[in-house]
Amino acid sequence: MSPGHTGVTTSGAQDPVIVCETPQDECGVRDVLDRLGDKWSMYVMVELTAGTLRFKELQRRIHGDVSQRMLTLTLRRLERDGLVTRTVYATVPPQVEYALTDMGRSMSHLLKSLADWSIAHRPAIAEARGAYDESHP
Amino acid sequence: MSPGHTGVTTSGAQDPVIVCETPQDECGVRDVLDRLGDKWSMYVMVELTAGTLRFKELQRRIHGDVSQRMLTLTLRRLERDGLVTRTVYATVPPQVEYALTDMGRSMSHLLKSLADWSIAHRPAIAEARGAYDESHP
DNA sequence: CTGTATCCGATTAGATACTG
DNA sequence: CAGTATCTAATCGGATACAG
Repeated sequence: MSPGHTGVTTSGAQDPVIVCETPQDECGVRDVLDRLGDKWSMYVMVELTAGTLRFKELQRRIHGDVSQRMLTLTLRRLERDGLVTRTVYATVPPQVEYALTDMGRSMSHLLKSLADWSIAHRPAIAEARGAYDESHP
Repeated sequence: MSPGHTGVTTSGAQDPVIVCETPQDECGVRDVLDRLGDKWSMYVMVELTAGTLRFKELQRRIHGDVSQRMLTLTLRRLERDGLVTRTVYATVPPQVEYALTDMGRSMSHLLKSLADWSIAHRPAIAEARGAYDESHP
């Protein structure tokens, strides 16, 4: 606990958990995690943990029918962030392979944990929602 | 590796990483992680790892100036999902405390890891973006 | 196969004003 | 203090058509 803490309330927390140099700064957290805010990045990262995938193959594996447009946009952003590599083979028809970079792999492990957590806790969450909706008419 | 795999491509992956009973089903992944898709839930969860917080205190700790409206909406959704508890004290002025549930805490640990990862890799990502932007005119 | 371009509807979130 | 209500701007994502 921080030394200079005074006026303790019922709160057990005195300092923000995510601390930045300046309050306006996002410390890179927002910067990075906004990528998770979009609808597909997380799925792309997790599916690529299994190995290199072509565009079409990736599209097939992702739940919820990602459109061609959104998959392209998602992959471009991940590539720009240095999380995914894009390799083009000059064949006919064209073949493009996507894979995680080392940095991408280190991140995707965390995302996989979150995906696993979600699957494991789905029943509990569904139950909580039901209870909440009943008690809040 | 799955037994019945045939027609191997250059891909190292044969089966989707996130596997659901039916292709249409989201296995709860989308269901749960859409919560992370919004702009503030992740920050709220991480800040609450430090302990119970009142509405105003939570608002102060969150970077990027979350509006009253958005913080309220975010907290209601997290409460509905069984991740956060809301305790109202009948005082004047009113006092409302928010805290993580056990389930919320188990999730917030994963989110904290992601936040830490983001901070640690911010320089690398910034560099990757710079390089990408230069090579893509 | 792997994209790009355009249009449009849906969702999100910010600003502001007001309340118990 | 801790909300709710309303309005609006911005963003996101889907559908479609077309191209290398």
